[in-house]
Amino acid sequence: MQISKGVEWAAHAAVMMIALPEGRGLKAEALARYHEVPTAYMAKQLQALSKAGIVQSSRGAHGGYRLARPATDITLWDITAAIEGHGPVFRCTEIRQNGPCGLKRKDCKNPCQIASAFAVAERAFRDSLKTVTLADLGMQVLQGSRPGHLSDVGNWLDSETMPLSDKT
Amino acid sequence: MQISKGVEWAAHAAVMMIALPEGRGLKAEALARYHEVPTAYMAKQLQALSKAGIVQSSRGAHGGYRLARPATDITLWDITAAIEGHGPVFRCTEIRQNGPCGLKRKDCKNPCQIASAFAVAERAFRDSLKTVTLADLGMQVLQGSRPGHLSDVGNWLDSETMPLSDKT
DNA sequence: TGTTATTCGGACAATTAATATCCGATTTAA
DNA sequence: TTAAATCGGATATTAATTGTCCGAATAACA
Repeated sequence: MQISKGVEWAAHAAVMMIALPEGRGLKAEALARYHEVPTAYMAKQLQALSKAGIVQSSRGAHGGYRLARPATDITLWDITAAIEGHGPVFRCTEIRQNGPCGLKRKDCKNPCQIASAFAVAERAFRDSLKTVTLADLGMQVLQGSRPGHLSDVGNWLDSETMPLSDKT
Repeated sequence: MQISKGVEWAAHAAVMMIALPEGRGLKAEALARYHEVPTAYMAKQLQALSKAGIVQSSRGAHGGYRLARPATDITLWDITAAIEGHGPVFRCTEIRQNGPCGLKRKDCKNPCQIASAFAVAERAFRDSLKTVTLADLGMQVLQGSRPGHLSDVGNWLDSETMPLSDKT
């Protein structure tokens, strides 16, 4: 039971995109280079975010990604679900219906208590992630832990971003 | 991000062991047959439970497994941790230290906020599972959803169990 | 308006983890 | 003492994750 690295990368990339000025984007290659991760695989995560409506993409020259909605409206659960999927982590295979004392399907309308307990726990997990927005995470960049870090990030962004096309 | 089937099997097996009379055990093969799952793989899960101190094993003829402590003292988290491990689900690879604006290791004593947020969520998940004991799950067997189910289970147990050795 | 450079998007391998299996080590009953 | 029975760890097989590649689409530029 491990969460994909893609979630970590997507989260960091999304935090970076908070700081994008209006009308600018970051291409996948730049985001990958910034974090020193494989370009194509980072691109794959961004595609997932795009499908989920978290970021919007612009193709062609001077294209790139930017957040599709305000950072306060994007939670860590949104990003996790976009990469890992919305499905349950615990998969009940209904083995109570198997074997010599197996229950009939008709008697299994209610989920078994083991599955129910996991469902409750997963809900707690999701609800916790839903309380954390990208805006909250952005604080860690603003509270740069060393002097000059914030300006370094700003300079890097300026050097990597180009005005996007006017087309939405 | 999926929880291993082994957790489901181990949980069902543990619930079954609640009903074992004093001084009796169930062998791995019987537990596997009862749930119609591969014997050797079920055995593997039971070994993990044994290592974790949740069940105790008796080898040799008339051997088998039984719970190592009261059902009220075994939680669903204990079983999950025994199979899946205690480690965190979200693995922070510290990519904030990478790239052109990477932070120095010295400036990263505090965990990054993304990792912190997942740690909080995971704690909520674990705490939820910790509130569910085997005794709670045993209720689903007692409240058998069809008439005669409970006696069927009892008869099966009687037919499969033999007195264990006196040695602990 | 055509051409070209650039970027995203989905299809395709390689690697790692989960699943399933087998055989030896150990213990107990007879 | 013997032999049957059971657990325990080492060993294949399958699925999922991770990583890569090339075509489709778009916008800039001449």
